Amino acid sequence: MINPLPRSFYDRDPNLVAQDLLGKVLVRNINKKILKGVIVEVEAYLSLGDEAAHGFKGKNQRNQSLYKEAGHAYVHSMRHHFLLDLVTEGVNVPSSVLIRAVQPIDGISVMKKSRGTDVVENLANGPGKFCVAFNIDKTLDGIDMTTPLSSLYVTESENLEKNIRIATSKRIGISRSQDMLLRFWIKENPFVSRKRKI
DNA sequence: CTACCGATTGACT
DNA sequence: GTCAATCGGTAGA
Repeated sequence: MINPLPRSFYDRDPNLVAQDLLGKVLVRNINKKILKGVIVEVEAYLSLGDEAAHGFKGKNQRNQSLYKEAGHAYVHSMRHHFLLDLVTEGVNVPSSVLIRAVQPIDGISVMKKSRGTDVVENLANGPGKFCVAFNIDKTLDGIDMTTPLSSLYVTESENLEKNIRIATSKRIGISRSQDMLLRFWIKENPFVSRKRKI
């Protein structure tokens, strides 16, 4: 069944959306191939007081999607990689949740081919790697993730894993607003990205 | 036009 | 732990 999370799920504080996204299933529909992965690591970027957020300095050509209604995708490039954000909190509020890692559960052979590795733990254990594995690029920037026709959306997990434990830390790789504890991951999950500066 | 830099990754000491 | 690769957007001459 195709059942994307509704806009109301995303239309909340990114801090809450980020933690609620852990354990949910991200689905990518490419032609007739379906890729799925459990979201195991995310980071929240706030609309106020967060200098690391791309919307902190206001709207520009690159971050327009951040200002769309909650539930849209914001894809941007970092070096030669793409990163995927899910827009939160209503229209014209530039907050989002960055998908940092997923645990592959469907379409793994396709992901292995895209990533050039057979090690499942390394297919999507980082924001850039995840985008390569799931074939996410700039063409997905600004799409609505709440319609059944979307080629990218998040849905409830089929396995009711309600006992997941959430760990928190500072975000990775940023130079401003470093002290905010806005990185969340599923504790002891082997598919999260490697720890670096924390 | 050039200079600079970042929400990264992979290779290496 | 350190470091370079060499993308795309932005600022400034």
